[in-house]
Amino acid sequence: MSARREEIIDVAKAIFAEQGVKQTTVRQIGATAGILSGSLYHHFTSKDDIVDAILREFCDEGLAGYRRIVADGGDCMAILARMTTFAFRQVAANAAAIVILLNDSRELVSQERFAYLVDYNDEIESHWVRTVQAGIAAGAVRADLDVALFYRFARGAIVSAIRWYDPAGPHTIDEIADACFAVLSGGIGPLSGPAGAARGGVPARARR
Amino acid sequence: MSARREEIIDVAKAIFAEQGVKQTTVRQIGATAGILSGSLYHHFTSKDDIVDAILREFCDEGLAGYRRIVADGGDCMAILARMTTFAFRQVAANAAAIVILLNDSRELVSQERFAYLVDYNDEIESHWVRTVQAGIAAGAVRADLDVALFYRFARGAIVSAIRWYDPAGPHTIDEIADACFAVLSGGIGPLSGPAGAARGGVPARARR
DNA sequence: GTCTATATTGAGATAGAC
DNA sequence: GTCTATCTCAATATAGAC
Repeated sequence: MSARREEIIDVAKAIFAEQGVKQTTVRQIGATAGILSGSLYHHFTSKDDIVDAILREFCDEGLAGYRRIVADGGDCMAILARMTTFAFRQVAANAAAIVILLNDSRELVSQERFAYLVDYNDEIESHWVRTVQAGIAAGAVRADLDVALFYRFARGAIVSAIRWYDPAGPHTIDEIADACFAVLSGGIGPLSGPAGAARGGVPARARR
Repeated sequence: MSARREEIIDVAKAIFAEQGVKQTTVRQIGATAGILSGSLYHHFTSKDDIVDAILREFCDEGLAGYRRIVADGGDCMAILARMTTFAFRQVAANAAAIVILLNDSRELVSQERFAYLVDYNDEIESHWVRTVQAGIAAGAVRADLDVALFYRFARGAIVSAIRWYDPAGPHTIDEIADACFAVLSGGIGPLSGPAGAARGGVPARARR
């Protein structure tokens, strides 16, 4: 709401993304925002309150994004490709939230204040799982795939990018997403044709 | 060396795996080991010293394991399947080290004491990368694969299992490894035959 | 090798002046 | 809305007796 509050949140995001929550002190946040640590407590009731603001915004955006993707429709592979790209973009654009979820999620979820994180994870997983199941029903995905495990592998591959993705590196985040989706959808075998067309209609944008 | 020291390390491993290093106090380690926190300092010079002992053992075992796997030979897909299984077994058997590397690696590596972690990561990556490159040369892996990215996706998918793998769950760790390798090698498309034989000789053990 | 007792430090948070 | 000043607590680590 308040502009000052938003500024402080942005400062905290940058430092959290770099160092993690625990390694960041309220004094450091204050100093970077140009005030003393005590003054932060005029805008927030606690350090966790800042974390909460960051995560709530992230979850709201994430849920909206996934709902839009599934609502836009298309075949299984097209939806999965868009989900993959969206998830990698989240990693690139919301580094703080991803780092927090990765490092501190367990601890946070034990507070009822952060219970919404469980709902968030559940809904995201259900979008992935339902999409893949629809793919199995349509014959675009092999029927013996363990869908729940597949989701965990995909999520791990994507979210872990937070530890190595470099915006100044050789690949854009969308290129990385395409490369990842190519592996998830077609594997690394030589029979994965360059257009992926033989395996279920991966759209051209997902290939290079 | 000392049996008491090993006991304390085992205690620390269990608690670190559960809570992470930062959330674990030396008092807690001492209490679980049956002594007071101060007495720990007869066996270790610092808390980091315990972490170091855990990570050194992990790295030694990991390097030995990977070297054995590549030395044992076979075609690209066979080696990758064994690496995948080995890596998942590491996750299951060395939860503490994996959690530490995942959460605290950045911070640790900035101390020269933990510089060996960089060497460890470099060597593991080179084993994966060389194996996949050999696969490309042999025609078992598609030539347009970005090998470095593939390694990052694979590592992310595997290591992230530390957050969800449950020894009491429905799958053994080897089953999970097989399911992951099936995705990495053949993707999720319907053309991935059940034996994977059409794509480069995935050994039968990697399938179910 | 472990205990008692405590030094030391660092962090989150608060009270009240301005 | 920010500052000064400080409280409080928890954690690592140390000193010296047993």
